[in-house]
Amino acid sequence: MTSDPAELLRQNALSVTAQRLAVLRAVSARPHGTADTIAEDVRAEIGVVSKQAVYNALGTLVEKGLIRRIQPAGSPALYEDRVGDNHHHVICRSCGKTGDIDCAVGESPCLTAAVGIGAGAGFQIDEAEVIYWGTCPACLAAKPGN
Amino acid sequence: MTSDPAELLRQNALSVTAQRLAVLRAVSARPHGTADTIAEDVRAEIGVVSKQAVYNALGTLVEKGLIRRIQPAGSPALYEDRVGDNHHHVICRSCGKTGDIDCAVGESPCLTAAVGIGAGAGFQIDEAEVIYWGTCPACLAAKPGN
DNA sequence: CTCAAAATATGGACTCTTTCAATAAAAATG
DNA sequence: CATTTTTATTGAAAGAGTCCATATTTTGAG
Repeated sequence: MTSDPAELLRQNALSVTAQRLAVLRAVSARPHGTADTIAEDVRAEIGVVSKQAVYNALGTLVEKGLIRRIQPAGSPALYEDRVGDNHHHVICRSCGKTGDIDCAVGESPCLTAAVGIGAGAGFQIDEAEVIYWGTCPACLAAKPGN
Repeated sequence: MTSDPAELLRQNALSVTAQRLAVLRAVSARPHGTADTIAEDVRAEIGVVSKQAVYNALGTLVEKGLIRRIQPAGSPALYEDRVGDNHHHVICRSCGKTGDIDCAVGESPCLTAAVGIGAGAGFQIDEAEVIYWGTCPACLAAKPGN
C-alpha cells in the first residue's frame, strides 16, 4: 500500500514538490473544492503559491488518476479525492452544495445500457458521467411556500 | 398542436421578435450548436444580431422549456431542439462530436436509482444529467495503432 | 391606426476561470 | 556536487458569459 503522498507521487513519475503535496492534502481535506478554494487552503499551509502551480498540480494529478475532476454546468471545476469507485454527484441548484451518490447499479451503471444505440452508435464509450440536479435539504427548508 | 413558432412564443407569454424566431429555427436546424454557431446562423438569416440578444433568447427559451441546454465539461454550452424525452448525450473526447442517446431505462433512468442514498440523502432531485464520454467512429478510425 | 407602457435588443465594458509563454527555481540523476 | 529535467512564478491573454445604460420594438388600449 502507498498511504504516503510523497511515495504516491514518485510511483507516478512525478517530482515531489511542496505544492503538489499541499494540493493533494487540500483536495482530501475538502472534497468538492474549486481550484480557488484549494489554492486558499494550500496557501494557508505553505504560504505563497502561484495560481498556475495549483492548476498544474491539479491537472497532473487528474491525469495520473490520483484525484478526480468534476465540471458541473455553470460552476468552476471541482476536485475530489475519491477515485476508482464510480460514484456520481448531486448538486443543489440554489446553493451549489455538492454530495456524493454511490452508484446503485454496480460497477459501470448507465454505461452498459447505452453502447451502440441510436445516434451514439459506434462510439467507444469510456466513461458515464452522471450529475443529479436538485435542491438540498437546507435550501428546501429555506424555500418560500414550504 | 402548435407547430407555428410565433404561436409557440405567444403561448409562453413572450414577445414575438425576429431574433427569437431565428434562434428557434437555428436551434432546430443545427442540434448541438453553441451560442456562437447559433449566432452565426441567425445572422445569416436576419442580418445583424447582438450576441446578447442570442444569449437572451437562448436563456429565455430554455427557461420556458422550448429548447434544452447541455453544458459539457470543457466546452461551451450546446443547445438542442429535443425536449421532454429524457435522452442523454455522448461526446467524442477528440473531436467534440455530440450525439443523442435514447434512455435505455424508461422515463427517468438513473434518477430513481439514487434518491436518498449516501451523502445525497434528503436532496429533492429533479433531473439526472448523463453524459457518456468516449471516441466517435471517425476518430477511432483515425487513431494510430488501430 | 396611434400612442404610451412594457418587453427586447444593442454595444461595449467587464468578470471569472483557465491557459499560454518566458524566465527562474527546485528536484532528480549520476 | 554539477548537470539535466521537471516545476513554479509572473504576467499577459483567451474564451464564454454577464451587466448596464440606452435605443428599439412589441404589445395593447384607446
